[in-house]
Amino acid sequence: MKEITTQQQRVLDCIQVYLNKTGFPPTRADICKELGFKSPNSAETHLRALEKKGFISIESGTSRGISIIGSSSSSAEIQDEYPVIGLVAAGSPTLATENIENKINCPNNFFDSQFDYFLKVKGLSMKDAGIMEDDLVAVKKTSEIKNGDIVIARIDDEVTIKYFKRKSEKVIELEAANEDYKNIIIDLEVEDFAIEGKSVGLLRKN
Amino acid sequence: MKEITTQQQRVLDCIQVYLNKTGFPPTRADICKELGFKSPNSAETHLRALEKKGFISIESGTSRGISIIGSSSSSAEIQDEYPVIGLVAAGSPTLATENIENKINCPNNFFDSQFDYFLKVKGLSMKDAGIMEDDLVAVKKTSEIKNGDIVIARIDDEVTIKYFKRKSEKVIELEAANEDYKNIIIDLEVEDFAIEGKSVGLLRKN
DNA sequence: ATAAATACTGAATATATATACAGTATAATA
DNA sequence: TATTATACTGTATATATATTCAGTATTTAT
Repeated sequence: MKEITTQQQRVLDCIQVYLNKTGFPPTRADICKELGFKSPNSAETHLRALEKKGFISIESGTSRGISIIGSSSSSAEIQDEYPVIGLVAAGSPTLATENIENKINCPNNFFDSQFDYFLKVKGLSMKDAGIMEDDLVAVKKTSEIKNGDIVIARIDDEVTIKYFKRKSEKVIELEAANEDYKNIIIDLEVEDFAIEGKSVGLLRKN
Repeated sequence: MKEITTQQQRVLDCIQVYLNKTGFPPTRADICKELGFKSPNSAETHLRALEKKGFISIESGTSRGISIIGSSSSSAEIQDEYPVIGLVAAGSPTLATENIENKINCPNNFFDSQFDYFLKVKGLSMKDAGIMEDDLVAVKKTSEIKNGDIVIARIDDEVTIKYFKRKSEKVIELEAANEDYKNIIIDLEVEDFAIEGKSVGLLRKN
C-alpha cells in the first residue's frame, strides 16, 4: 500500500461517507459535487490513482462500481492480547515476562499492518513526530525498513525510537524529531546495531 | 412491515449477497441474471413491491440506487464499535450517519475513561500536545471539564480541539499547542460557545 | 365475480454514467 | 533536463441502466 495524498484521502473519505449515507457508492459526478470539482475527470483520475495504490477497486464499465478494499464487510475481526513493554534505557525490548508491564486487548487488524507488541515510550526525542512520553507505539517486528520509517533500533545495549535514514551501504542515520536531541550516525562495520522493528501505529491514554 | 413473498425474499437475499460480494447494489439486469429472470421488468416489479413494503428504498433515476432498510449501517449498535467522525470546518461533529467516515472496533474499556466516538483531526493546532493531522482522538461527550483538559469545542459553527482554560466566571481561553496558532478568548455572554466533549485518548495509524 | 396483487416475457427509450480525449499547471523525481 | 505524478477544467460519446408500455397467467382478497 503506497502513500496516499491529501486529495486522494479526501476522495476516499468521500466514498466512505457517501456509502454510509446512501448504501451505494458515488458516481464521478457525485464526488465532484461533494468535493467541489468541476470536471468528472477530476474524480476519475483520483479514482484511478486510488486503484493503482490499492485502496479501492473499480469494476470497469459498471456504474458506481467502486469498492473500498479492506473494508470491514467480510473480514472477521479477531481480538488479541498484546503485551506492553517498557522502553528501558539498557537492553533489548524482549518479550520476556519480566519486561511486560501489562497487556492490552485489541483487534489484530487494529492498525493498517499487523504488529507484535506495544512499546511504552520514554523521553521526548520523537516529540515533533507526535510521539510523547508514555505513548504506546505499536511495533511490528520486521527488518523491511524504508527511509522515513519510525524504527525501534538497538545500538550496543541501548534501545531508541527514531526516524530511519540510510546514508550509504554501511552508514545509517537515526534522526530524532526534536531539535534538542542529536542524530545518531551508525557505521555498520564498527557498531553493534540491530533493528528491533518499526512503528505501525500509536496509542495514547490520557 | 408487511408480509414478504418467497420470490421477494429471494430478490432481497440476492441484493444482500451481491452487496457482500461486490460492495455495491445490483442492477435490474444483475438480479435477472442471478435469479434466472428473462426480463428486467421482473426485477423491477419485485423491487417496487419490496419498496412498497418497506424492505428497501430506491433512489429514483439513479443507477444501483437500492439500499436495504434496517441494514447494519444504522441499526443495532454493537458495544465495541465506535464511529470515526471527520473534524469538519463548520458544523458540530454530530453522530449523524452521513458524518461517519468509518467504524472502529475496540474494547469499551480501551481508554481509561469511556468514550463516544473518534474524531479525525485536521490541522496542526495541537502539534505540541502530540496530536497530528489525521490522528483519531477518542472523544467523551461530557461537560465536566478541568483546566488543562483537551476539549472539543464549538464556537458559533466552527469546531476546534484545544486546551481548556477558565479565566473567570464568564471568560474561557482555548489554548493551541502550536505557537503558529493563536489562542481564542471567549466571552460566554457574547459568543455562542459549547463544549462537545473532551479527549480521553488518541489513536494513530501509520 | 371482480378487482388487486403476484409473477413473469419482451421490446423500447430517455438518461445516467463511465470514460476517452484535449488542454493547463505545478511539484517531485530521475 | 526530461519525465512522471499530481491536480485540475471542459467537451464529447458510447453504453449501462432505470423505467415505461404492452401483454399473459395465476392467485388472493372483497
